[in-house]
Amino acid sequence: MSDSENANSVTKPTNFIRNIIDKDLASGKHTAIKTRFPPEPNGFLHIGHAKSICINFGIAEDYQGLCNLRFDDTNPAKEESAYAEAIAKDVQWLGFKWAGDIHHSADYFDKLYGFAEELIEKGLAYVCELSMEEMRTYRGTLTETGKNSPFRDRSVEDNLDLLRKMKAGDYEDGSMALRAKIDMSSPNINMRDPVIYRIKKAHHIRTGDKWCIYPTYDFTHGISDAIEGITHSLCTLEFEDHRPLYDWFLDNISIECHPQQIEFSRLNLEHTITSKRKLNQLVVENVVDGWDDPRMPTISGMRRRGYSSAAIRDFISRTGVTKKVHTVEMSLLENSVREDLGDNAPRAMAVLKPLKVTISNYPEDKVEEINAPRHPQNEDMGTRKIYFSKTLFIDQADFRESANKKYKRLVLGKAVRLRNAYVITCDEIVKDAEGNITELKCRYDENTLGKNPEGYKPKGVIHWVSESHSKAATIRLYDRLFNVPNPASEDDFLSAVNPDCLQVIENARVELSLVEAKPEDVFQFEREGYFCADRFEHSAENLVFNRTVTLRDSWAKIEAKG
RNA sequence: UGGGAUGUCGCCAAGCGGUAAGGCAACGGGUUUUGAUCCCGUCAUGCGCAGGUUCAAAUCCUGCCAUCCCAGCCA
Repeated sequence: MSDSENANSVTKPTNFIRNIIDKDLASGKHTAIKTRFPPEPNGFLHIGHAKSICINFGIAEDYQGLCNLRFDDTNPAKEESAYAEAIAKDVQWLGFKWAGDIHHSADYFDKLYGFAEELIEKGLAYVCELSMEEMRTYRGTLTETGKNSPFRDRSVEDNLDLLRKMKAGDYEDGSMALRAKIDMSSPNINMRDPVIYRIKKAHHIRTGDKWCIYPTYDFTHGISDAIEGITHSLCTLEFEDHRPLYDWFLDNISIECHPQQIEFSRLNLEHTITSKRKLNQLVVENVVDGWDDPRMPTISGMRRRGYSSAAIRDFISRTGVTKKVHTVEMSLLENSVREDLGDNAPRAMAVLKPLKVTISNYPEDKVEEINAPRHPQNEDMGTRKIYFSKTLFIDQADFRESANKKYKRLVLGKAVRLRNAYVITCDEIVKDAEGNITELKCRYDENTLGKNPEGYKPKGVIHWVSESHSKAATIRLYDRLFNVPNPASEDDFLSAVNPDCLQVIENARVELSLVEAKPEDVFQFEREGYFCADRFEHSAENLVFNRTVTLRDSWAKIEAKG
């Protein structure tokens, strides 16, 4: 297979939405594609939104079309500017560019209001004074049809007059609402005269106090799409039942454009949650340290964890686009993250649980400078300096007094390779009064730097740092937030929180080169995993690294089997 | 029990009447100064079930079954 064919097969995803678009282009229905990503600025974006972002922006990109970022800000009671700002940043960080300026549903409030009056004039909308409870009763149930509101047959003049007074602020919140006149006996509850304007005397982040009536999502969304010339309005499955309403509005007002709404399934990920309410609960109850805690499935949390936007995009492309409700395994995400980091993260050595090692046959004051590659497979990444000296640290897990053949690390009386340095042999164990191992006395083989020893084979390779040429660091080991695959289905999802989702190591030792690390820099701490310098708390004076993901660990499997 | 959708390997997912792609996971094996990476191999006589149409069905038809969504003046 040639490179171009290979690239083609990798970068040409196919899914049912693209099939529809291909047909629309082939038939001449459209000559250019326009999509939109329409979040409500009422919270932080999470992995589920990332899917919608990738689909909407990704399709626009691939078809050389445009994608708008539009804040669906029709409910002033829930929305905040801070959320809008954070959302825009997250979209950019993920690597996407919206067309032109950011749009807002609120930008269309005047037009929307005009369309509402048009519906009234056509006898297709009316002001209803039923209370919310009454309206619920009149609506019927899933199996019983609803019945008409007593206010359904007001005259056009009365309706217009009432709506204008609503708009002028003459009535209290909830006292009346404008409804579309459709069909109270429809099997689709969304068509049973849905509310299209409600009174809310609230300050809006965009329009301030100009309005005291606000259009609902159903009325606003399709019209906003049409105003913006959206060709394909891509949303999640729960809006399937709303599509007839979406179409009804566009069919009954004076507007040319009629975008096609297409629904796809949400992204569900095992061992996590994407409910805004539940995520908020984690923050409020201090289960995590904020919305951007590295354990959170938010875009900002994953960023702080060390997931790159490329890895997130790759993961999402691997999950596909269908209408099937699915739950993706965490291993797929971790695979994307490892694949990205494996190529791009420079290597370094960090000892998480230090055990002192004295090289008895190494001169007291000698220090050797070694150029170690930043990446074993990619020379272009260059080298960094590491230092070998008489006193070193290795990890406690890399030594056993005695072990079977499967254990490929340091054992009393046996030899092991120190990564990028010499082969050492352990001669003696120093223990404290309680019998804890406090130090190892080893001897190095001076002919083993860059070459294999003669006459014997070291058992394995372990990482290390020099005592005098390493720094103390705080290392946070993150694990999955929940112990169960589907925490949302638990009676109490908080009881499924993994108690070991964070382990803080205060006195790890990291190689000297890591003082150069800048916040958000990623590394592979060899044999330990991928880590990133904390975006907010790391500095040259206070080294803080977050574990992004572990390395694949086949030893753990072998060890578990015994 | 109304309406809307969906059922292809443990998890995703192609397939669109011509005899089941691919990825992740798993399991073997090789290379390796990371138990990483990389490489090689194994992994659905089967497509929710039952009938039917056809030379030929995951793909068409009929009937079941299972799961998800909908009764906010939320989005």
